[in-house]
Amino acid sequence: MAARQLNRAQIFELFSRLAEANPAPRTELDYGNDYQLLVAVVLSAQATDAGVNKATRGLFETVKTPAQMVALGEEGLKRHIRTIGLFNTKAKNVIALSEALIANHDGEVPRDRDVLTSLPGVGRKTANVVMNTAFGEETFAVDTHIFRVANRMGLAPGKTVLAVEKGLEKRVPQPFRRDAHHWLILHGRYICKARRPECWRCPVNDICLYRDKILVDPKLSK
DNA sequence: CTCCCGATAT
DNA sequence: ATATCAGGAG
Repeated sequence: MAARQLNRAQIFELFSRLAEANPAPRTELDYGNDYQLLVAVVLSAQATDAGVNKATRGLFETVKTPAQMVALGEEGLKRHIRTIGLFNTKAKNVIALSEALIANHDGEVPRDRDVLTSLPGVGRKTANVVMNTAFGEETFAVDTHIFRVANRMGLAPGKTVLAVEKGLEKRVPQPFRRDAHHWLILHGRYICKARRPECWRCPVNDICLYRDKILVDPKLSK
């Protein structure tokens, strides 16, 4: 009873269309250097990119290095990120993470997924984002959107985020591997949404294996 | 598995 | 009112 899966030709066609619609996909988190990217991704857990950007706009004006973050302090940081969910643990983690970068990594963001994962508040998904976006590695950062989209489409079905990541690793072909996770997250955010997927305007709805497609805009029929 | 946790869309 | 948002740690 293996889950239904797309074949190689369908997967290639799927990414060809997503790539055509958005040739140069980019993260929607705002940042000015690798350290700020790392902080922004840690803050983005269970929060919207728009909400994180609103909080980091002021923060990143003065804080561009781990040392500046440590100088700001946990309470100072909280004043900037109070509007983001989970802000207490995030503030604690960002300070501890910044201290670890100074103590063990010369204040630089390490280009190593296992080392990144050892930092406070940095799990596999955050490490994969940094490896891909800061260093150009072909990693697949499986967040809530990609987990949902990969399962719905039959692109990389899996019961855990790690299983989906391994599936993508195995099945996504060149030349799409570098930007695949960006296309999938944007697709999940704006079209293949959790609550009301807008399948009627999805560019790959003829390939997708999702059983509950909504092929007509509900707003057009009332 | 539970907890963390405010803003936003529906 | 409730589900959801670029998850991670205990």
